[in-house]
Amino acid sequence: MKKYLRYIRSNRLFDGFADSDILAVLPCMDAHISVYVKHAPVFLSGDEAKLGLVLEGSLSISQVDAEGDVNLINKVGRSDVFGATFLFSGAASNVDVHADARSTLLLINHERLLSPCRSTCILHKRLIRNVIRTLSLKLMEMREKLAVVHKNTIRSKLLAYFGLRTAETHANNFEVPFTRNELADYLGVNRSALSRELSNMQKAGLIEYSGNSFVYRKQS
Amino acid sequence: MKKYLRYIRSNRLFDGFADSDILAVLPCMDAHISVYVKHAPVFLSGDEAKLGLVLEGSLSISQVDAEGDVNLINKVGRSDVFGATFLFSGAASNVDVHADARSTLLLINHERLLSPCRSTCILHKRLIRNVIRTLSLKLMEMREKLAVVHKNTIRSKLLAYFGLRTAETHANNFEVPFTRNELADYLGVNRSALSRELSNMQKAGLIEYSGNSFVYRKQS
DNA sequence: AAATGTAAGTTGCAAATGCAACGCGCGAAG
DNA sequence: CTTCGCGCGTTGCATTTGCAACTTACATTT
Repeated sequence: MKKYLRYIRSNRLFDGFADSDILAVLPCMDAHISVYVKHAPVFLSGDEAKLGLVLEGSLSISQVDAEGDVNLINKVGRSDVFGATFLFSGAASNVDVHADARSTLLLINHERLLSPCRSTCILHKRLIRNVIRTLSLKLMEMREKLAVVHKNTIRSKLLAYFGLRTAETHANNFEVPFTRNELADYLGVNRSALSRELSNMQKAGLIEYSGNSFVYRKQS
Repeated sequence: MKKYLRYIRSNRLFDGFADSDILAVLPCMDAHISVYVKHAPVFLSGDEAKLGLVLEGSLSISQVDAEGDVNLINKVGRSDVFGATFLFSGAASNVDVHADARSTLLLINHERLLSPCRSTCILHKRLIRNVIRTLSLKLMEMREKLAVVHKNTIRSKLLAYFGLRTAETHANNFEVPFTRNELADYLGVNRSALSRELSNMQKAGLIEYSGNSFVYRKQS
């Protein structure tokens, strides 16, 4: 557990926690490490969700509709939490979570998360605040994603997405963490139409790209 | 305040609270009533958000992009909370909230929500759980909306939306709480194209509608 | 080297949609 | 009563997009 401590510490769930606090609290939450091989499901729609934190690898959160179309909601990587949505909603999952590659996960008993057995009151309070913050931020992220998907042309979706990515880093260049297929699923468009539009945008001088490295200079 | 108690009680924020508990807790949260006239902004994107509960009327939660396109995220009505997304996220609002009609709102000081001054420990714990549940459920709703908007034809968006509406009530008929313009903004499509597709679907026998009353028999 | 599989760019075509313009009905204001 | 504004259905047309098929590039296996 200790070798992964730095990844646990950097999640905002543990903002304000000393390493010793984390090590004290984790066993109270039944936290344990589990490894998933490439493409293995972590949990599926209809299952009871798991709550956890990515230590190594990455996970895809997606929905598959009746026609087989994939809605890639997002990916989570090292130090990100997953499954928080279903915390105490009492409902079954409405998403599929798969390991993109071999992944090491810290799984947490969510019943115990909100009332760890021996933690001091102050730590407990802090943890609760962090949970609420985490959920709030996830909601804001969802709204950002919704604003992207809501646009009605591929070009405007891409520009909105690129705008988000460049706003995050304050730089003009960024890496897209998706294959083209995944990017199409993320944006909800056809893959070949996406390829075509990316070509058009490069020809028009709006963007430059090579593989997953993009340059986008936002014009104000 | 007392005349509105039944609307406050029925929100899940106060699940497990007796009326006397609610009346005890509300002043600790600086809760006060405020009336907004038709079309008045409650708060706008970039502002600090407010947290509250609708007692009368209804609110539209929307985003407006740089091109002026409206993304109607949803409407909230009597007994619904709004603004919970921004609870402790520490971020400014990324949505606009307007009163659709003259609306009476119960505004709550969100700093004090999580640590009401005199509530007993057990009430406080319950409130916290309810806040977390509220956020979780909002996240699940957002994912449902995302699944609707993500579809790539107007017809499939409508069918997905109708599926949600009929699943809620277990009935075949339902009311759409939007004007056609608003429904188009909600789905992210052109209004006239929406009208056309609704006509086509009725001609094809998929749905029946008159005004905002719809009948949709889901075929399994 | 040959065979196989996967990611992704290209293209022709049909279908879906945005857009703009127009008409109708209805309720509110004059 | 008339006028005005608004919600909404309709339609023609240009654009966008999905779809399917083909191609290239690259990596892995045999």
